[in-house]
Amino acid sequence: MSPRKISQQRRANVNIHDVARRARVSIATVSRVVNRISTVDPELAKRVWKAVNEVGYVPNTQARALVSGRSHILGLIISEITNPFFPELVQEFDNLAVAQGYEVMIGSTSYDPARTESLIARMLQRNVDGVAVMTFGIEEDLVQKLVEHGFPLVFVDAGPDLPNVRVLKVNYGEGIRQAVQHLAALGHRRIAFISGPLEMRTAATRRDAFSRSMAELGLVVPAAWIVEGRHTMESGKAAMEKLLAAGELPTAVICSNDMTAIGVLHALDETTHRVPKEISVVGFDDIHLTQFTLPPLTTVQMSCHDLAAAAVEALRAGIEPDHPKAAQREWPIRTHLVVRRSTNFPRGTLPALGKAGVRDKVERRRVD
Amino acid sequence: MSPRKISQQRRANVNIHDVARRARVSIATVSRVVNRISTVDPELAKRVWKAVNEVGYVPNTQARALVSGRSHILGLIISEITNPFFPELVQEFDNLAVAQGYEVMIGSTSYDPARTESLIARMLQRNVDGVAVMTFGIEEDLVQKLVEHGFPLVFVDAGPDLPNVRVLKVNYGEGIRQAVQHLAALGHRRIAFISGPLEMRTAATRRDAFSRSMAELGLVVPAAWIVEGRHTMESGKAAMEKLLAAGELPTAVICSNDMTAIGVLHALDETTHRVPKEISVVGFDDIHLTQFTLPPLTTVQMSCHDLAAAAVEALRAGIEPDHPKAAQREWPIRTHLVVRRSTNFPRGTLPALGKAGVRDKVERRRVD
DNA sequence: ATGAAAGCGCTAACAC
DNA sequence: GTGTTAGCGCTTTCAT
Repeated sequence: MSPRKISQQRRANVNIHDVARRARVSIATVSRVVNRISTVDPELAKRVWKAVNEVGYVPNTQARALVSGRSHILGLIISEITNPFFPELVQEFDNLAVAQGYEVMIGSTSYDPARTESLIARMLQRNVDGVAVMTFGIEEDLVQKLVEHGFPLVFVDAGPDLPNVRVLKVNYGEGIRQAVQHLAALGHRRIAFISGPLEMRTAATRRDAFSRSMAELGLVVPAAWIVEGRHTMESGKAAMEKLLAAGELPTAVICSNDMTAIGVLHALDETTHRVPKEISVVGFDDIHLTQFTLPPLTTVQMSCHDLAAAAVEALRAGIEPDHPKAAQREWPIRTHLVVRRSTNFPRGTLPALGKAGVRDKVERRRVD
Repeated sequence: MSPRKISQQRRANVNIHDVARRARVSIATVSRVVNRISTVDPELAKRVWKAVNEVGYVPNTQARALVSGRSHILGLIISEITNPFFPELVQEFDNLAVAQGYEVMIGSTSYDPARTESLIARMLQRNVDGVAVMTFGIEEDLVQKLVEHGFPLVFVDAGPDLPNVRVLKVNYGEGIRQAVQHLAALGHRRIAFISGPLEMRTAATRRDAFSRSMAELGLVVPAAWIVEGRHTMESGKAAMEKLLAAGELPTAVICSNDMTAIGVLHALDETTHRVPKEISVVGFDDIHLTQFTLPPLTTVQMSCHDLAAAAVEALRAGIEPDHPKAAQREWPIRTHLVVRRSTNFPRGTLPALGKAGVRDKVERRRVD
């Protein structure tokens, strides 16, 4: 059995000619009807649709792409799908893209330049209409490669200042300010911060937002209370251990992302300090997982839905010649606090509650 | 600016003719060289490769697919990427597929028939070469739809007995037996089981494997200790609460999946029963998340790598005319226990350990 | 071993 | 408004 044979047997699918024959019109008319070009006689159109349904016609995307030069595929580059931040983003992005008539081609850099390069080559080969780069640590040469090929691009936080590059500007400050104010409102004054790797732009921005928010309230943060992590659980654990060893303990810790906060929870679980009774913990990102931790984590939400929606829209703005927002280059994304159970009054300010082991029932609140 | 204009401007990419001209050969020869067809004169081939590199030629996938009838795209249908079971599977599948020259088109059913139908239509439209259905609860009409279209198919656990359908047979019993024996070895005799929704085939199979393994050891399980959950955290929590209310408490609980086990952890966290000191908990699946729970979960691993590798290979066996395993219809998948920290000796059999709050240091062991 | 030429299924220019 | 026709970029006969 030759490959040829197989493909023929499978390709057997009905095509535009079959429909045309059945509806007794030309293939051009079928094409017009299927593409909803309005200059077709309604009578004919009806006949065509009827034929389409009768023979079960499905337009061949490859042929379409070949001739029109547009694949209707959106590239989405992330770090790794197993990084808990991404699944939700991917899901939203996919939903939105599909709803708007695009397919999405997902690719992971896995933090590996070689992989990334081949990924871009593959996207090029499949002729994607545009690509959204949602990895937060953006590698320079990745950007370079992409820009060279000239397709519409979307980046997060920062990107080259080029006509077909759009960037999603996340307002980290907003959510972090809410976190600081939430803690301050509960009575906290001694708040530490565990940052991400500072060479990562977004990590530096988040840390700065923390410092600024604290300063606004006239609260001082000792240098030892701002410790650098790596946005991983292990690094969060290590950072908390450092804090634990540093002498005076803060009453609250804000983390640059949720995985870090989970690490903090683990570090504290190995001590006698209970969360949130004796120490409050706040995360950042609001990944799915935060609902499953013990206790569920208070965190700053960066809405995946907003991020995805902006990415898809910005991409379309770059792809479609007369998109209403074709000229918009910066797309703002908001953040806000979601209060769960890992924050409470500072230790010592809470009336004793009897039975240890029964978690203090702090009301679930939501700040919008 | 017309759409036409845009596409032309982008399509500008070099094509096979450019290479042919440059290498002073026909396009047929270029095609042969690029496709590594061995009947080409080595000299010519060298010239062609040189030209390819010089002009930066990348074959156009759409054209290739159009003429050859094979898209080199593998469809992968999952339930939802936000279900923690799937990201790893997707990643492995993608890695393997790409390494073998395929692209993958991922789609989620989201447990929604309408969505699923449109998903299949999209896969059809994109002309995937085959599809792997990795959702565990398989809906009858999904199967039907897929089978109708005649492309090679892969299912998990069960599928119709058709020539181009292959099924991945997961050996649940193996891992569950290991879990039961692990607990028995620690001294447990009173073990409960929280199942998944029993209309889901895989859930029933897992529960049966539990009953059988217990029977093998001569252990009896009161009816009240086999409770039905829904494979969600909430249902796990509810099931554990039922167990808690049922009078005599088991010393260990095995769950049909990890999310259920996490729910159990949450339920127990609201009581005075500590894990694993007073009650042991075992999950199933070994999702990523189990490393992040408190305590890290002992669980039965269903290797995503094995699952993905088998899926890709089985798909290729169905797609490629003379694949060595073209005839193999059933593909076995093994499972095995991964011991972490949520299991320990039954309560009362452990020497008192002083300081509460400091977790008992059970050695990490791994059973293979 | 190589080239010429016939399509794959479709869109879009052009003619009527 | 509708049909005819020329490709899109490639693979694969078929002839040489």
